[in-house]
Amino acid sequence: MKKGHQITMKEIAKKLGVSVSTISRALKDSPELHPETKRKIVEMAKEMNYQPNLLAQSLRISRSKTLGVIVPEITSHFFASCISGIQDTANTRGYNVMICQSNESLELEKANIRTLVSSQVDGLLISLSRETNQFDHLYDLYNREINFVLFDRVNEEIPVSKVTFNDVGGAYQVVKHLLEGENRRIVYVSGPEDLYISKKRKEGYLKALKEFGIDIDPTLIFKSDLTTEGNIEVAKAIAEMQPRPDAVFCMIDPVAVDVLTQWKSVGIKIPQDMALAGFTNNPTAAVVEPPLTTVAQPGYEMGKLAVSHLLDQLDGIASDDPISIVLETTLVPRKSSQHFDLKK
Amino acid sequence: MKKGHQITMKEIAKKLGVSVSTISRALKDSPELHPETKRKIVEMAKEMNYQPNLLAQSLRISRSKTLGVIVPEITSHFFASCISGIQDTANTRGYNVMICQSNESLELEKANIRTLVSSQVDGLLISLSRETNQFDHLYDLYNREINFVLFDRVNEEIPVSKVTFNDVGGAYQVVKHLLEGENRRIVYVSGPEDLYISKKRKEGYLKALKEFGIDIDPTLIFKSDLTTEGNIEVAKAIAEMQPRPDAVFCMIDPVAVDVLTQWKSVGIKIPQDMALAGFTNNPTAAVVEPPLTTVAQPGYEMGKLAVSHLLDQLDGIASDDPISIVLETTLVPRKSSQHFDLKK
DNA sequence: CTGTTAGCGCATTCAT
DNA sequence: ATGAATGCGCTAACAG
Repeated sequence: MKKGHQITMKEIAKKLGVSVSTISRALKDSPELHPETKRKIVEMAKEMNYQPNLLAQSLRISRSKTLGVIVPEITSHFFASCISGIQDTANTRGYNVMICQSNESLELEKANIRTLVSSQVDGLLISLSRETNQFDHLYDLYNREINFVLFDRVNEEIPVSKVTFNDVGGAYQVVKHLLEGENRRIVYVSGPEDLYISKKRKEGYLKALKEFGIDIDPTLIFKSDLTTEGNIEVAKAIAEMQPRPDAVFCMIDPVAVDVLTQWKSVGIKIPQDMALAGFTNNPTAAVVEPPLTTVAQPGYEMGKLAVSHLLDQLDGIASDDPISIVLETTLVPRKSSQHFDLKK
Repeated sequence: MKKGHQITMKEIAKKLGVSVSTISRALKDSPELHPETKRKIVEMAKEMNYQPNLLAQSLRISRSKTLGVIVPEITSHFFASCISGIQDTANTRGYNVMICQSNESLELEKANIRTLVSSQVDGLLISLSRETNQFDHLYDLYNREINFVLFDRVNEEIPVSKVTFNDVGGAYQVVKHLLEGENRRIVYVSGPEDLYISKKRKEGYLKALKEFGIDIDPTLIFKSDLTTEGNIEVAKAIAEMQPRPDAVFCMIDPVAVDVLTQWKSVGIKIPQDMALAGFTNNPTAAVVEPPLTTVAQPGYEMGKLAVSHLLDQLDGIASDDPISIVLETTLVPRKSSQHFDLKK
């Protein structure tokens, strides 16, 4: 184990024969200091390659200039984009970021919160796990007056700021698109019921159907546990329906991709046999064959906005009153939804 | 701005009428303490929801139990997998992780190192940016005796531990696979010359050709700047070759995907017209049409190994002498390379 | 068994 | 304009 010794103010002070407080003042450019002393100190600090000890600094001023981020999983492209946006923005505003993943587990989510709080982060950005159907840990943060902002996977009850997409609108957009393509019997493949986005997208689906005067058919609503196996089961079940639906709208792209793959393997052709659409616009959506119609969610933007608002609160620029930021999504029409179009 | 006040040992001490050190001892289960006192303290701590201040603790013991990670970009699935492996392993061993992305910029890489060192991380895990062709900042770490391990994008000269893939072997595997498929004129699309993996994969390519007694044809070696535009240019250039090569091996999957997309748009069929292969086994590789032959690199494993070794060094389990861990890759043959197979 | 003391590195108040 | 003293929250050596 190496030493890894770091230069401290004390050492500079000794070398220059001045007191530590003088060093401190010089390094933060205090005005009440002789310019010459200041110059010498700054020079020496650079020469000795002095780097301030952020831990000590944080302890002293009771602010760590560090934020905590919790996402369900880093390997998801969407969340990685969010993190990227958070990271970039936080850094330019002088903050560091500690990232954790909950691996979709409530227990890990709680544990992550504990360590981040122990690490004295100044605030938290949280996207809830799929398992999170109980929110004591968040109310606890709230009661302890720890700043946090929820994004994407939020809970509606908790009185904190949230950044979400217009999930209802996005689902509405894509289902409307399918309806305009003259599809009538449209399946919705949902996820677990507790999942915020699953509920919201269903709302959008229902809204579009209603607007087109189509009766809700509960047999057209499927539920996947979002594992590949679960998705494949749903794909099989849909394929066996008599008659087959015109189109299938999946809650998220990975589901649609799994469905597509399963159908390909049994000779079902998209979009000739059925139209298909997803949600999120993952990189895979663009490259599958046929390219998948989906709804784009700007993750980088979401991260940026979420962290900006949190920092505004921390810096006293924004009030602590919770606000709700809703980002619009964009329909990305691709070949997979040209079911009836092709028949013409 | 909220207060976010945290309970300290002092407050517990006052409440219980004992000294702070007694609290400290009780909370770390010191044996030399009256069981009853200990019980009372632990109980009270729980009741008051005490969370230790990790900053203070770190400052005191001069170890932060935090690691720094620098990757070129989080949104890359491969690096996200590495991070995931690092995160999981570090957490189970009681360490936190601070993640930074260099955005493929040398300057940001340096800045990241500075802040992480200032944050008193106990060690660093670094994957170099594409721009990094100069290594003073790493030698500086070395000279300051700060523990770090390089992974994937490494520099060979620096005397620190490294975790890499057998890039030569992986490229050899895939080119051999192409050769066994009777392809003879095989193109290699490389990246920037400074890039470690670009060089290594070229070595494997050349090795396979040599083994099959095929003369090196420099006109078959292309170079892309790895942007989509660059990749498309290369795709066009290859398409215009007379006669066309039998197969194309791209340094990384995204290049292969871009090439494939470009070719599709001009009616070139894969694998009928040419075989195509990539490297990394990104999620996209499996879902493009045709599925892309590639070489799988277990990123999660790499992260796990890199961090395990670093922690072993920090904990004194492993010596500080640099070692080199080389992970084997796995050929993933898919349809895109069945060029001559199909002709049979 | 437990309290007192000292100090990690830094910023700030109070002196001078 | 600068130094000395204090304390952020915690641990550990020393002293009983």
